[in-house]
Amino acid sequence: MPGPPWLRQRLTNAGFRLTWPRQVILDVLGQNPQHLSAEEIFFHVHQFYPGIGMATVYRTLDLLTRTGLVFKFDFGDGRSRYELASEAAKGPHHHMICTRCGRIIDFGHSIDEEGELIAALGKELSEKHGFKINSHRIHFYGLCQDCQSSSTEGKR
Amino acid sequence: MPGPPWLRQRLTNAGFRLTWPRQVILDVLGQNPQHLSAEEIFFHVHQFYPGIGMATVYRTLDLLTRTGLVFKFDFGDGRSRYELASEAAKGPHHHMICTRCGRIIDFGHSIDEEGELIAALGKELSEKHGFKINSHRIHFYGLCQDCQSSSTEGKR
DNA sequence: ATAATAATGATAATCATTCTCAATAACTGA
DNA sequence: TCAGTTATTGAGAATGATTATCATTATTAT
Repeated sequence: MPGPPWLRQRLTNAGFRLTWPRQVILDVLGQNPQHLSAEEIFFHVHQFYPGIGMATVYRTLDLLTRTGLVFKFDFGDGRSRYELASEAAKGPHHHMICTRCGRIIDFGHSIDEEGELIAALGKELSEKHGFKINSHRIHFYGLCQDCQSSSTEGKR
Repeated sequence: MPGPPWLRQRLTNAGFRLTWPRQVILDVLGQNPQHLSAEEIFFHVHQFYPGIGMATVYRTLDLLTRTGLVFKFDFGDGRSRYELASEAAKGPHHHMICTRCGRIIDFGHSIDEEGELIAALGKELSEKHGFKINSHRIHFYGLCQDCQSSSTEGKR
């Protein structure tokens, strides 16, 4: 059961071949709204397509990221994480990272001020530095509920 | 010439020993407002303290980060970068990362809307998810001036 | 000063990610 | 449909950043 047709089209339109690994990886990403690491993706894909190799996972993820189908995140835990762009684009979505247990929480709610702020900062960036902004991300760091109780901070 | 006294105090107060490597690393960070990588820090420190070892650089950076004296950043280029917290705290400062050449530009200017936005988002996070926010970061992704001219996008 | 022990430096080890290359599978045009 | 071209794959080696190990050294409290 190959993934959504529009996804496949985006690949073929861009001149890439529609291979099994690519379709399965896209499926796995589509069925897992969390931020999966390459290794987690590998394990999921492996169930449907046991022949998969780690290198292919990385190559495909890189391809999908460059094509804009997938977003690549870095939460500072030493591995990259990936999410379907169509999922991430359901609204401006930000991340809260617990600095103690590493838990990551999405929160997609947008607030009026955000549009204005981003617009203002973007304007400044382009005027002062000549940058052309394509996207932005806000990361919040702090303690999740569980980690606030257990008081011994200080490690990742 | 050991670094600023207040920095040293912060270390000893926290129960850590005041060693040469630590002081020199602090100095180097203080004299370089950019975001240095561990390797860059190593080279700088090496000029003043040739005996320095890479492991010590990493250990010290980790210590300083955990102590709150240094901020650790991850711009997605595969290596962590560090900056003195006192420097970074001179104002809310954000980063613009060129997705083509990897250049990073700080821009520390704050805008009225920002305070409100962060406050609003923070409130929501704590109410809905029980998070306690300590800090936040905004990253902008796009193309720097130089990379807008040379049109061939698509690689890092 | 001296003892107690935290911190260091050299090195090996680890971990995620990328590279290499021969084998394979996807598109193309006939 | 089939063969040819070539992108893509999988296995494993290679890389690069970071971390762990451990005997030696330096710092601090006594």
